[in-house]
Amino acid sequence: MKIDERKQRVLEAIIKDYVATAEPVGSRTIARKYNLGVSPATIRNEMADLEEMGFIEQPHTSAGRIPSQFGYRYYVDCLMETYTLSEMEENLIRSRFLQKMGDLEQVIQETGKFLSWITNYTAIISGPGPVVYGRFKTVELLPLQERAALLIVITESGAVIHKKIELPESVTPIDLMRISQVMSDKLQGITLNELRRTILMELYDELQREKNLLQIIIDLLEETLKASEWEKVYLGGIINILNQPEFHNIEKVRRILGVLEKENEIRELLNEGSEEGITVRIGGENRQEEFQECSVITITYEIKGEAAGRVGLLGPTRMEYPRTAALLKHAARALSEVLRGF
Amino acid sequence: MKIDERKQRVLEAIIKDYVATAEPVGSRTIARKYNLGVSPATIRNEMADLEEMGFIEQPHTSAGRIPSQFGYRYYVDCLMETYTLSEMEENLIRSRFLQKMGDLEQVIQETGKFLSWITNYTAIISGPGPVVYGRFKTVELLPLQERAALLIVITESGAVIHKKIELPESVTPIDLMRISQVMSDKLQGITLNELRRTILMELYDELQREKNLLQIIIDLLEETLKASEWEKVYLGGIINILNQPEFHNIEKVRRILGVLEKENEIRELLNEGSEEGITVRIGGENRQEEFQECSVITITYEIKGEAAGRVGLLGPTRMEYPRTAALLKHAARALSEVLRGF
DNA sequence: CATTAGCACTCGACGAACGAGAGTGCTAAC
DNA sequence: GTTAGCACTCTCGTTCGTCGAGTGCTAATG
Repeated sequence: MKIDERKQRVLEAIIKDYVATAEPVGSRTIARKYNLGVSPATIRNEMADLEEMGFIEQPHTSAGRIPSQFGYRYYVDCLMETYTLSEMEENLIRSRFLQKMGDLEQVIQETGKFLSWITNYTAIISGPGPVVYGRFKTVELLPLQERAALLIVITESGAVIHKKIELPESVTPIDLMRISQVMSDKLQGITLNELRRTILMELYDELQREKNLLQIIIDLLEETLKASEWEKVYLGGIINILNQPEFHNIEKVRRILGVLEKENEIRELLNEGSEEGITVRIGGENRQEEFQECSVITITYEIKGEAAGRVGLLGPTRMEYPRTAALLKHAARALSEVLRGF
Repeated sequence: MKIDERKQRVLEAIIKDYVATAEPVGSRTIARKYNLGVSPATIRNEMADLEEMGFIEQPHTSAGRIPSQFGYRYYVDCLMETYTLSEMEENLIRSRFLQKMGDLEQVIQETGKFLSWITNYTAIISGPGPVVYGRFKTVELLPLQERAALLIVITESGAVIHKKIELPESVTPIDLMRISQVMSDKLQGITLNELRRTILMELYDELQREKNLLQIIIDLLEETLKASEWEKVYLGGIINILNQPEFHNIEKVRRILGVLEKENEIRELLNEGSEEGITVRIGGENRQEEFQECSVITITYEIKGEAAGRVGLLGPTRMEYPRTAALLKHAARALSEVLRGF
């Protein structure tokens, strides 16, 4: 779809104004505020064309125009120039991420809070999958009660994963210790990803006698490490939804919050367009019908160079795309930087 | 404050009706629906008295009456008969808590979801403080990077508490191992509560050389174990707030959600009346001014007979006190029962 | 031929007016 | 002490008219 220079400028003006005011914008306003050098009448003609092409729409006759979903898409893809963070914004991000934020979970939650605070949208973040925890350091099996033990995996990066497991009757604490010992020895230094491979064979050899138990433990280990288990999701600034005039309607808010209460939905929201870079999903591009009036920008963050999880911002379709995207990018980079030390 | 039998019945009728309908209730309604055997006119007289005494109020002349906060308080304290769960409710609770719910965190979250679902209010729960984790089993210090180590505490009940700590420069892995060793030996079998006592002295003796480091570690241990750190709080059914007609106003919702986003506030909400049994806080009895129109019922749950955390329900002052309290009691008991196995 | 001024027209927002309905308080009768 | 009767009050929903913003069309303009 080709549109000429002036139409572009009109469209851009409409979007900018609507993003700022949340009110339908009329020809007069554009002529006044964005000096395109033409009269309202001309702009009206352009608007009529833009509407016919599907970039903008009219809530009702004799109202101004608002951008359509398609219009936003065009804007995001073709029109929008990259936003340069203000010095203050840069500083805010920098100083925020220089501060101590505690352990991994806290860092992630703080990032969410920060992003929601600075953008006024709602932040959604998925915690890192286990993939990125790095290499095994120790594996321990501590006897608990009669037939239960605690499986503790510690990785070189300092992540601790623990899970209570049930044992088949016939295991003594001594056995457990032996198994721990052997597993620690064998698994030390390999990555969790490599677990499935030949190492297992070695283990089997070593622990012929406890084959059964070992099988159980390995299964459990794998299960425990499965991504879905570990990709917890976090929310920041739910309230911000209520700040948007388009959501001053309880019914809409309820439906959106309803979705946000379900971890899976959020995960989907985050991962759907899971390319490497930044993803912008506008209105109906979201699978959830509750989010027809929302846009979601997401981006991947890394731990030690490997994609770890995603962080995103959820706002109305009338979103400050350039600024939000820029902030998100910078924050993701800063987050990855902080997590390098983990 | 003494009020006669009939006034009580009128008050009770007003409360019941208002709780059910959320509409001011008039004399005619009471006469019709709750057969007190007197005419509306008589009831009107009683209502005038009740109003003068502060139990009920009038939103405006020529509206019906609604219970005042004081009225609810009187109702909860003196009038309300205990609610017997329906068979279905009993079954729901039973079957819910018989199911596997995974680890501690999951159990707690599921409890919250369940309670919010069955009551239509918002559930708030604090996770168990460290107090209940029982006795030390092992204490480990694993070297991570140059000047960082991982402190891992495992208790006999299988809880794992871990925290990354920073070291003063001068510590070798060997030292760390020695310290771990000694600490494990000395601390094994004592409860976390006893930590502060004489044991520390022994430790100091044993580890003269590492006095400095030990001090740091002990401090850290204490800090890490401090209740506030560990008492994570969970929310269930935030949306339910939106279902209440009194919160169909965005501004109110925003203020309430604003508070609910702050962990500390929730903790306060839960712990303020931290007697053993059930606590009901009505409207202004909550310290937060945002909760003037809310009531909170909380109760303690236990792990192995020791108070562990609190679980509560947050709803409008117009709350179904008897039913909510009964459900909460039963759920807390069931929860404690499930947690016995932890 | 693109642009623009002018103008009639449309539609929602807002406020005033108004009647209906619910509920009260008071008085007087039972 | 209780109740019927009644005037009074206040809210809520409806209707109606006005206002203003904004459009689309037409004809004039450079």
